[in-house]
Amino acid sequence: MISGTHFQPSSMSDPKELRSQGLKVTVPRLKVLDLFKHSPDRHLTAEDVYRKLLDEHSDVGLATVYRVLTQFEQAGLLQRTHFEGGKAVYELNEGTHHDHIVCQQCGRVEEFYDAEIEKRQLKVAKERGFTIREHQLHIYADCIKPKCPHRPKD
Amino acid sequence: MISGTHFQPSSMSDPKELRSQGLKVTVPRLKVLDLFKHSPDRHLTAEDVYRKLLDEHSDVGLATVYRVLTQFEQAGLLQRTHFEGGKAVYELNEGTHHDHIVCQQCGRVEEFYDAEIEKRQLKVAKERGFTIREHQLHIYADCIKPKCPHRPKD
DNA sequence: ATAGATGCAAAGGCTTTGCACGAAG
DNA sequence: CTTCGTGCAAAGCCTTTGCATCTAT
Repeated sequence: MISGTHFQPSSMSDPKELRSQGLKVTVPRLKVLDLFKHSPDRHLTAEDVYRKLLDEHSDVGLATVYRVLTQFEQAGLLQRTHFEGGKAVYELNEGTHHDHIVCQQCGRVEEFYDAEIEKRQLKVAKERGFTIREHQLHIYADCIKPKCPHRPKD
Repeated sequence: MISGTHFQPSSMSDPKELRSQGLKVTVPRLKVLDLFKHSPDRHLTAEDVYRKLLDEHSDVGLATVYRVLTQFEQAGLLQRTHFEGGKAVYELNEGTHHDHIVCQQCGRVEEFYDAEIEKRQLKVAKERGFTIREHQLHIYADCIKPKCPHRPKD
C-alpha cells in the first residue's frame, strides 16, 4: 500500500488520541485537534476553526467542523462553553476546572481558578440539596491597565 | 373619547413604571410586565411569555414579545440570562445581584447569593487588572432530595 | 397630528441533518 | 468490503427586521 493519506507532518496530533476514543483517524479530525493544540488562542468557535483551516488550505467543510467539535466534546477532548454573543466556544479539555474572565474590549479570554469560590459553590449546592453536575462562572469585564494586551491598539 | 383600551384590570401593572422609562403605555407592554410580576415562574423565555399570553387570549405577536422583552431589559425592568439550551431567559430586575442553580431534572431555577463568592470574584478581577462589568455563575445540578419539588413526580 | 408600537412574514445567524460519495479499518 | 466520515445543500431553531397599519399622547 502506497500511503498518501497516512503521511503525518510533525505538527500533527497523535492519532492514538483519536483511536482511543473509538474515532477513526481522518485528516479533518487530526487538523482540528492540532489547531487546538498549537493555536495561540485557547478558545475557538466553529467559525474560527473553519477559517483557520481555510487559511492553511485544508478543505474541510463547515458541517464537518461542527461534527468534529461535537464528537470531540463527547469524547472529552474538548470542552464547550457559551459566552455572551451566542456562539459556542471550544477549548482543549485538560481536566482541570477553571472559570473565565472575558475582556469586553477585545473578546480575549483569561482563565482562573479560585479554590474558595469552588468551595462555596459546593456548600451552596449542598445546603439546597443539589449535586453539582457542571458549573460555569463567566466574568465580563474591561481591562483597565493601559498596556493591557487585551486593549486593541489605540 | 370612548376609552376601550384604557380599561385597566386590577391585575395589571402600574403604567407609571413604563412611562418613567419613556415607554408608551400599551396593552402588550402592560401584559408582559404583569406576567413577570404575577407568574409563579420568575424565569421566562420569549416563548413562555408568548404562550402565556395566548393562553389568556391576549393577541400579542411573537415579534412584539421579543421587542418588548428587549426594551424592558434596556430599561432595566428585566434581566436577561442564557442557560444551557440556547434560549434567552428573562426575569424581573429587582436590583439585587444573584446567581443561579438550575435543576437538570426539571429545569427549574433557584437563585442564591454568596457574599464570599462575590468578594473573591472582585479580588480575582482586580488582581488581573479588570473592572467587572457583569458576571454570571450558573450551576447545573441534580436535586437529590426525594421530596424535592424539582424532581418530576415518580 | 405625529412619533412610536404592533403584527405579519421574511430574513439572519448559528447549528444540525439528509443524502450520495469517499475514505478508513 | 463494510462501516464510518465528509461535503454540500437544505432545513431547524431562536431571534431580529422591513413594512404597512394602527395607537398613544
